[in-house]
Amino acid sequence: MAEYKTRQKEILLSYLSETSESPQSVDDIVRALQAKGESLGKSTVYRLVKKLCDEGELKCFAEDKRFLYQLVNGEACHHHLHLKCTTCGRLLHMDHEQSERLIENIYGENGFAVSEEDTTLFGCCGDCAKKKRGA
Amino acid sequence: MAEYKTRQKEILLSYLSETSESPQSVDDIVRALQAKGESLGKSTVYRLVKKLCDEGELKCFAEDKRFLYQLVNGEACHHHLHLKCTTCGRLLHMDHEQSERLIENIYGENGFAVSEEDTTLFGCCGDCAKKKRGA
DNA sequence: ACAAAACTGAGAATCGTTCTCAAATTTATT
DNA sequence: AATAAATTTGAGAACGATTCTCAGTTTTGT
Repeated sequence: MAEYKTRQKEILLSYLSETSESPQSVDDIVRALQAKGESLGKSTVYRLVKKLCDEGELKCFAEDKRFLYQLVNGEACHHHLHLKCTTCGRLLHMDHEQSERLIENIYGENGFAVSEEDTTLFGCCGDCAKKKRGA
Repeated sequence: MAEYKTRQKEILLSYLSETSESPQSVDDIVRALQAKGESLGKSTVYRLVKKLCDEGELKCFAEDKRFLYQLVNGEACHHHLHLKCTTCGRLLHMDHEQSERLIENIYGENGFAVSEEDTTLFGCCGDCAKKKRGA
């Protein structure tokens, strides 16, 4: 007896999974759900989003002085680094072996232990680079 | 005729350089300067800090729903990645060659072009790891 | 000096986020 | 199915960081 299953939680998770390609602000979420006729109160969204972040289900990015949220695959995503395209917003998953190698390499050269959960590498993904070249 | 040299700018830069070990919030800055008797208005600090960020002189980190600022060495720091210790707050500078290698490696395996300016790796530095082991 | 351009700062306004608390929902127990 | 206890919800107030406004000041070029 510690956690109840509610309609709101399901609605939110389903929405986040639909939009997992691009990060959403709390306002985005509330507005989008309202438009669908399944409005959640913003207090509720803030609460749920915070819990999901603590549980590692959701990644949080600062942008324009507010925070955007994007679903990851929970536990599965704790074991590799993420690459975030600042052009299209997508979150790419690095290979587990590759992440490990990279982290070990940095540890060897700098004595610094990179945290996979806390680190995201920003840049431009291949697709967006291609589009830019085309344009 | 585009930019004036002012007392406020100098005061701020000098303070940021004194505190470049640990990131400062705008409030920290205003309060500290006030204590020294060289008070700057917060509007001014916000303005200057934003400009310095745009120019790449200052790095900005989100923490506790507000932003902290920390001086880097401008242009010189555009050519390597940074490691930020989440324990002591210090910002470490990766070697230029090492950064390049790492970035090329990621580009090769993922087709993803990491941006040195936008990326910071978070984790625990050697000194803090040592202290933790000791404790 | 003088004028034009840029900068400053006090306070108001804005906006994202958190808090409060009564009502609604969920779960466990009969 | 009815009841009670635990948890969750949401409207709105409160909060706090950041931005805006604008009159006054400072800096620079002439």
